[in-house]
Amino acid sequence: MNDKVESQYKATLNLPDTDFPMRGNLAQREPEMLARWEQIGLYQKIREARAGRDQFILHDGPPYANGKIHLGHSINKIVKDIIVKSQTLSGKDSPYVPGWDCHGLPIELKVEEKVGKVGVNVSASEFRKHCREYAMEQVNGQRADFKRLMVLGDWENPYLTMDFKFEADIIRTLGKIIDNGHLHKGFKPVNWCSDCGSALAEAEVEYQDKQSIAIDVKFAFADSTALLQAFAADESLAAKTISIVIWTTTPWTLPANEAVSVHPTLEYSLVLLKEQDEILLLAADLVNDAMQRYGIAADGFEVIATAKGSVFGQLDGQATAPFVVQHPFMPAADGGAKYVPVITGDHVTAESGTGAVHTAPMHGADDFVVSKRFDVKSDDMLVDGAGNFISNAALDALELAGLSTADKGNFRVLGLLAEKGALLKKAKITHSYPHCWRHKTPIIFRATPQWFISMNQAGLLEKALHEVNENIEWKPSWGQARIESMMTDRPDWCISRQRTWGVPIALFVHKETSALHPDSAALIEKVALKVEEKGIDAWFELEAAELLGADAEHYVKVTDTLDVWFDSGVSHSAVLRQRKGLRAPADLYMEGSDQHRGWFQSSLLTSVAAYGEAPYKSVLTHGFTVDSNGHKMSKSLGNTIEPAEVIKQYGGDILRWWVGDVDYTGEITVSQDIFKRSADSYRRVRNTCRFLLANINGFNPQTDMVAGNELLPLDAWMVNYTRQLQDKVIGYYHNYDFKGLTKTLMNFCVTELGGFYLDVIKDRQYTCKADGLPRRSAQTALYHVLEAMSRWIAPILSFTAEEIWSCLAGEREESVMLAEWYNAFPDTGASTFDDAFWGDIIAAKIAVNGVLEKARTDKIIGASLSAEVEIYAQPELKTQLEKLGDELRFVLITSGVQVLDFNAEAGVETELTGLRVQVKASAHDKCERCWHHSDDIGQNVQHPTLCGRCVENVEGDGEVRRFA
RNA sequence: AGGUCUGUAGCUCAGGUGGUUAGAGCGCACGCCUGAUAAGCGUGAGGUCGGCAGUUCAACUCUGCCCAGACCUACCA
Repeated sequence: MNDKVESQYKATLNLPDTDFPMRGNLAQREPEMLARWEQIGLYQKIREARAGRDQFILHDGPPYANGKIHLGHSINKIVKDIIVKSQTLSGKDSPYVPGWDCHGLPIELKVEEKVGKVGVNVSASEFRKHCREYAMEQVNGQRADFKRLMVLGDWENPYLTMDFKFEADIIRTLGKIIDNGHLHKGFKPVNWCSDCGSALAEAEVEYQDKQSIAIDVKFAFADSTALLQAFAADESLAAKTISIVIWTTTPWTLPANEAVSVHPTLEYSLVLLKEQDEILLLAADLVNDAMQRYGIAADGFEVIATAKGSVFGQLDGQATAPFVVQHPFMPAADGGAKYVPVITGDHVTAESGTGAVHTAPMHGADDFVVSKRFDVKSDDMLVDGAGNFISNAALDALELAGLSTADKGNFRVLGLLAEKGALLKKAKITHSYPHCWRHKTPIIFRATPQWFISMNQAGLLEKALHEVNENIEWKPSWGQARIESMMTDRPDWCISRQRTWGVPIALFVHKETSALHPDSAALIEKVALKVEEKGIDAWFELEAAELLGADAEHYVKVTDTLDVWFDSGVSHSAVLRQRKGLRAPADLYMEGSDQHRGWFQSSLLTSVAAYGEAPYKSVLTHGFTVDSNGHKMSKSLGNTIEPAEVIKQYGGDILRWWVGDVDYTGEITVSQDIFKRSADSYRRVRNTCRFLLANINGFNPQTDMVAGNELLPLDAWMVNYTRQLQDKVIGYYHNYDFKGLTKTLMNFCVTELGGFYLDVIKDRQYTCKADGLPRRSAQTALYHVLEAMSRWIAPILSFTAEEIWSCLAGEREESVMLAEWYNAFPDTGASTFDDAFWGDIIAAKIAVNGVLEKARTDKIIGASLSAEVEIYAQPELKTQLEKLGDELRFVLITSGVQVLDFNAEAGVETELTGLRVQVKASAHDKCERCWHHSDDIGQNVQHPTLCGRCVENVEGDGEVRRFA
């Protein structure tokens, strides 16, 4: 056993050799690759190379330009990049123009922290300038992080929703939507600060305890008889007054009352008050509480009937209310008694109060929505911007006009109720109430005029749903039902915001009639031209007279801004329809599943509204990251992992492999351990490629390539296997099923290559003559595998693919990203050594391995080459095994093989029926060079330690191999 | 609370139209090799298929309920 001394024959072997390092050192070397890509202008070169080809347009949904990127962003960009790169490999012209969403409240809040409030510390125009600068900084930061993910795109020319041209196109698209009749003006209740005199965003509202006056108020039914019938109660009670009782903490909203709401599935009772001789209607479950509150003893009342709230109407669709009640003090428009309907809504609960809710559509979001459905009047605003009751005939008469809702107005309402005998109870309560974060004063809900894109007035919703169901492919398929249900019950889209950092709703409306200026279409284009030149400030600085001339005195300039969803939503218009090389509709939009309510919808609605068609042909969604316990990742939980962290520790290709390895359409689990697993898998793929490269070192495809029909059958099998696998690979990419690909690739590396083919050909690679046919045949196969595989991994392991590419001999594009799928697989011709044959051989090898392992455990053998096997096979299998002749031993990696007739007594059983195997340690010496044990060692006096074939390989013409 | 989605070995995933001992790779354990060596080969141990009921001769696969989690129901994006 003096093997420890290195054999003098080692130098005669063709051992693997390559500069391709075992370890990627990705964190350091990927940036170098990126620099090279940038230096050679790779993205532009791809565009040039694919110019004129079929296009595949993946349109980027713009991330919001605020904050550091997180793993969700990484998944989003990497999935997109894998799609674009694989499409490019399929020969498509697939440009990728990244974008950013730049306007909106979150940026305003950040800028406020720095420079203070608009109108207080800075002017609006100064504030916008800061917003623009801030957004640009954010874009630059995120851009650098996105590029580091090895994502290829037009990073130097992204689209920003704050580009002047984009801002102008937003306005133009709004113009188109107006032309097509989808815009309407309406009201909507918003958080309103009387001190600011303006609307507040949710983020500007904070909750504090407030003391309010809670009251129970009676509304008397107009038709007692009908009500009693509906409740199946004794109609003889019809002479008594029946009142529905509401409970509210905002008495000042009562003048604006237009309805009373109940819940259709709650039980309501009619309660006879004996002493008062009247009947109250309230939720059955709250009767006792209420009676106690009103100070009525248990024997002072009696429940006379009970019915479900549904007697007042159902919840589905447009509805009418069968019953009306009289407003306690407000007169109708004609001065007579005012009646309001009792309606039904989901927002009603039986947790407190009376189960009947005072409904003032001008002062509550729920109230507004439910009123719309029942066609209840909802456009009569009685409170001005300062929080005081306006002056009109009714309010003047009630002595409410001019009073503040915060104090005097509130008290006057209480007085009115008491005068009319409608006040059942009055009490002070303390509750959590929204306050203005600046003034620290209670805010009110107040409906203000707003601009809406109507879902119905010009058939927008119907057309959009048609697109959803007929013309768009949703992946996963449940996306269709999801967006459909979200759209079906959506209200009109309120597109106006009372903000500073946003694109203006560039309209002029008539001072008296509120009508749009008749030349709006032309005016909008004029404004757009100005905005294109100077940005959105052009509108805010514009004097109406400049465009309207003398007409200006009759019109006011709208200063509302657009919902930022409108901005990003019209990217199909501002980007796809504007940029050279892009087009609408896009082939694909790909975002998180939250965008079914967001960008997918805003894009669809604006595109249908403006152009009558969907902006995309298909929509793909990804899920969200969760930690190993399935919980969402958040800073406060401390379970986040930064992409930068992963890249620093493992590298971009590991992060990309991880994205490629998981089911990104569902919840995506993230943990350190998972990235470690990804790194393990990556190393296996990397090392397989390294071994392939190391074995074709010096192989020149021009001169050394073996023709298909001359390949050894085993090598031909490998080539054909690879060719067939490529069809699967392309199929996986086509279906965006990257995990199918990574699993398949991994199995290929581990099972077919590592566990079989590469293991088997090592002997031939190392010991045969370097330039002989047997070795060149195998190298040819390896070369084809590498040509194919480097492309397969390119969309995912972009750095590694490029690295392999640069190690491969032969004429080739300067980057694998410019290449198309490998199509130079040789035709190996028909043969009896087909896939089925090799399937049998592999099954036999696995069976033999089992017996070898047993022998190894029993210390009979160590390395498999120290063994010889006798194989007892039933006829069919025996025929197959014999086809390989003596070369079967190379496939089994043993020093000797005898194939014999099946004999149930001989050898030991294997997992293959019809195959028994006897293993023994070879009695022969071990060849110093090839390590096979052989009986012909020492026959050559020059080489006393070599076997015959090694002598032939060292000194002669080289051994002949016919099969493997 | 509602709508949608997810839950198969420690991890990542396969498991048409229900049908024999539920699979793969990784990881792990053990062994081999030392001519892929911070590699490679082989063998093996791991699962009441989230839980409970039901339909059925038969359910991971169908139905219902429950549990856990995610996304959406914001003048946030």
